[in-house]
Amino acid sequence: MKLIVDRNEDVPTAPSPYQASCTTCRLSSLCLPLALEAAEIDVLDSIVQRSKPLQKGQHLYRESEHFQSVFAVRSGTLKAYRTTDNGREQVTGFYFPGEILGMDGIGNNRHASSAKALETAAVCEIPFTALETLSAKMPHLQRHFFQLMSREIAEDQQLITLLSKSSADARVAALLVSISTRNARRKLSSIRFRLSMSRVDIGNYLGLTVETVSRVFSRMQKLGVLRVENKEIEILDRDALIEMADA
Amino acid sequence: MKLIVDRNEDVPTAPSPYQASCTTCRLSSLCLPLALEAAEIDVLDSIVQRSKPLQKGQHLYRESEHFQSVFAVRSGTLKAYRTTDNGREQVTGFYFPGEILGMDGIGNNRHASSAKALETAAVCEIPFTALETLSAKMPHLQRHFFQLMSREIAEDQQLITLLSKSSADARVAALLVSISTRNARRKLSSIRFRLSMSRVDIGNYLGLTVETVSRVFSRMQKLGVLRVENKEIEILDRDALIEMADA
DNA sequence: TTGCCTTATTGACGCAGGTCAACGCCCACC
DNA sequence: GGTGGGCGTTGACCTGCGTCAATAAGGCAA
Repeated sequence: MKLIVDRNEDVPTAPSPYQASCTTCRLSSLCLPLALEAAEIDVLDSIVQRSKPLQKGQHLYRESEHFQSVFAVRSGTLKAYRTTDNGREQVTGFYFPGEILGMDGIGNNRHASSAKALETAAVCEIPFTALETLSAKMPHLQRHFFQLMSREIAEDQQLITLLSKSSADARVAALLVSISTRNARRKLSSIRFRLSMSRVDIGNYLGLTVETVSRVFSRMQKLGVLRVENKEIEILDRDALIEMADA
Repeated sequence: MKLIVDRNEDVPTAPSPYQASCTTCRLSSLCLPLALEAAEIDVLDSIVQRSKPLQKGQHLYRESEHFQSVFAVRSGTLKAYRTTDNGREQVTGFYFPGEILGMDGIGNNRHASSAKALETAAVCEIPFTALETLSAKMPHLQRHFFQLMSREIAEDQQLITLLSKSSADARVAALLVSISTRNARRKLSSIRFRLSMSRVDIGNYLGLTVETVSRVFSRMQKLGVLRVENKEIEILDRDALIEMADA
């Protein structure tokens, strides 16, 4: 069993200590090990590679690079983005601890997007060939991975729906609700949190300009739905926010 | 080996005769059998169910119904769509012969979208549990299905990029290029084809109103890029169209 | 602390595309 | 062969968000 525990003093503020194994990882209930037996988790654990954390701004992988692994976020946040033919950048997703990214690269063995750390972030690398071999032997794992990919599709479709017709208010509201819900899954506060991404990234993800995002925040604050202080967000009226998200 | 060959004279204009098996299906090079050995295809074939064609407007499955199978299009076209909380309909994709739909239902055992035939359409039903069992035994199949799902993710991300910032012209151009390319894969004309979907569906898919879609078609016709005659499309300047698609 | 640079906010203005309305066309069905 | 209803097109007008610009507020290095 590989146990690469590589403490790196460049990163004194790493939010959580290195996890030595999936078994002891507090995210195991959200991540790949979900639905696996204890013995199975140990096997999965044996293929997972843990390396030193990414610094803010550092890339995990880049678009069109050879695809080799998918990654599970252990701490921090990453954004995935692709570059259009005319050079524009499009953020396609934000990834929080316990979430898997890189699955869009399986299709033709190259990453379909780039992934960059929005803050210091630690990830587990899961070599895909090994995962495939293991999946064939462990039905639960195969099933779970199919499910993870399927959910990524369903979530992308939700974003498509959002981008297709919704107002600026609805888009921002939907993102905040999404982050709030995902925080809750991780037993963090669903009403107070820090946005790890910039307004530019938010706007880019939602198909809006920075200015519009900023205006929406101001408006929501004026309405008493949010309290915004730089990157700190407090949701004052979650129901109103959910209401706005599908309007 | 199941050979449900159920010729149905309600559908005299079915574009292709029933295919008795994956082995003889002319779409096998695009569909699931891709990358399988002859013997493996026979096994896959044994779980595939072929039923009578769907009539125009008929549903293949509906959102939130119990998920049981994915489907391969054999002839005709289908659209997938979801209904938002406030009742709006959002088209999330069009599916042509050789393409697989329904994968968004794997995630939580219910279909995340509905699928409806845009014209008379025949599909192959692939029960997912059987596909899983088979995948565990046939690495090629497992790999291929992972790839198909991954590509669906990558395509959705492309749509996200399109919806996020592109102009109405770019959106329509991109759809036409996509249809053209997919026709070419099926050895059909990439420059002359019939749109099986209505202007409403196109607009809905692209996040535009019918009026805008119509105006874009007129504009492109005026520019000599297209010839539009109702649902018949002729691409006169493919390069210009590609150019417009990422502007 | 100071200074610089990046990020965020706010205002004024313009435009792409939405909305509303009128009309033509196609074709399915008596 | 008429006629009704969906679908598509076109025009006139309106509005939400983008664009441009100016300013403020952090954050970080030295």
